[in-house]
Amino acid sequence: MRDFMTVIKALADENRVRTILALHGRELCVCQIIELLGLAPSTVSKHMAILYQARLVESRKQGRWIHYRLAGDDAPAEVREAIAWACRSLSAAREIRHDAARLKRLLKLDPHELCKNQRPTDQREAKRESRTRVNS
Amino acid sequence: MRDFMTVIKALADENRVRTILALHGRELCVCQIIELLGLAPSTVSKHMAILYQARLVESRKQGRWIHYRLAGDDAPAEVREAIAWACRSLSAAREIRHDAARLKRLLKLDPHELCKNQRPTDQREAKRESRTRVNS
DNA sequence: GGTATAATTCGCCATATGGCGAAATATAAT
DNA sequence: ATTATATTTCGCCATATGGCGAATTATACC
Repeated sequence: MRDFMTVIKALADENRVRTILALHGRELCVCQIIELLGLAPSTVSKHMAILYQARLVESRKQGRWIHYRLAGDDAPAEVREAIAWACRSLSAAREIRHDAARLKRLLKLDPHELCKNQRPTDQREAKRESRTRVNS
Repeated sequence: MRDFMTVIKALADENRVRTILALHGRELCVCQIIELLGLAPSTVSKHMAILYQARLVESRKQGRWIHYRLAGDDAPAEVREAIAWACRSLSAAREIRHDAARLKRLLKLDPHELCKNQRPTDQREAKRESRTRVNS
């Protein structure tokens, strides 16, 4: 029961469901998910931790990048069924098809470029930050 | 997507999931669900409204009693699949089997008796209540 | 009609959840 | 070694959610 509730609660958020469907058939690194959802890195990280704890996703670390993928055959039946149910129910949904289209474009970009664009852009902010780092 | 999220969120509470499994294969009236979950009538009513809105359950009014049952074949596929998934994943769970055992005993009681037992028992409270009602 | 009662709705409170930015961590690049 | 950077962790805030009791509603019983 506890495991089941963990899975359901993990799915009970639209951004996490969108992530699950985006991971259907491919791996994504965190910065790509950040770009897709348009959320802060810390927020996405929290979401991924919840999906990971529910065993809905697995991860692979490659240098500084962390790649997430859907759970495989080693996952519990209830988890695999949950994923199958979500994909079956939603693959035709407007929002999901929109995500799929954006992802298609997104995947053509070099992840390095994505990350660069995601870094804080404000000049003064950047300077203040580096000064702070030097002073401390 | 919206419908799907409504279904998931409806399932994202342990008491509501217990209710869904209790309704597997039978109808229950609200006072029986109240007894099973051990929650206040107002709380159970809110839970049932959420399940109803998600189309996971249907209801039938018979006098003052309202009977709830699981959604039938007229419900959307995603809803029927959600119910099937929950029942498949949980029918062997400890908590659910415990509920099933309690239900078995509960169903032998006359619902009238259940409701009677659920009424406020405190004497003074009862008196104050009726006085209030008279005064107003 | 008036009273009893099964269930719902309303108003409130405590806790859970999702969001962000700042700081920390770990790895690559210089 | 030092700096840059991809991700996570932490601390905080606003809103959502689940709980209850009181009041309301709708139906049955006198």
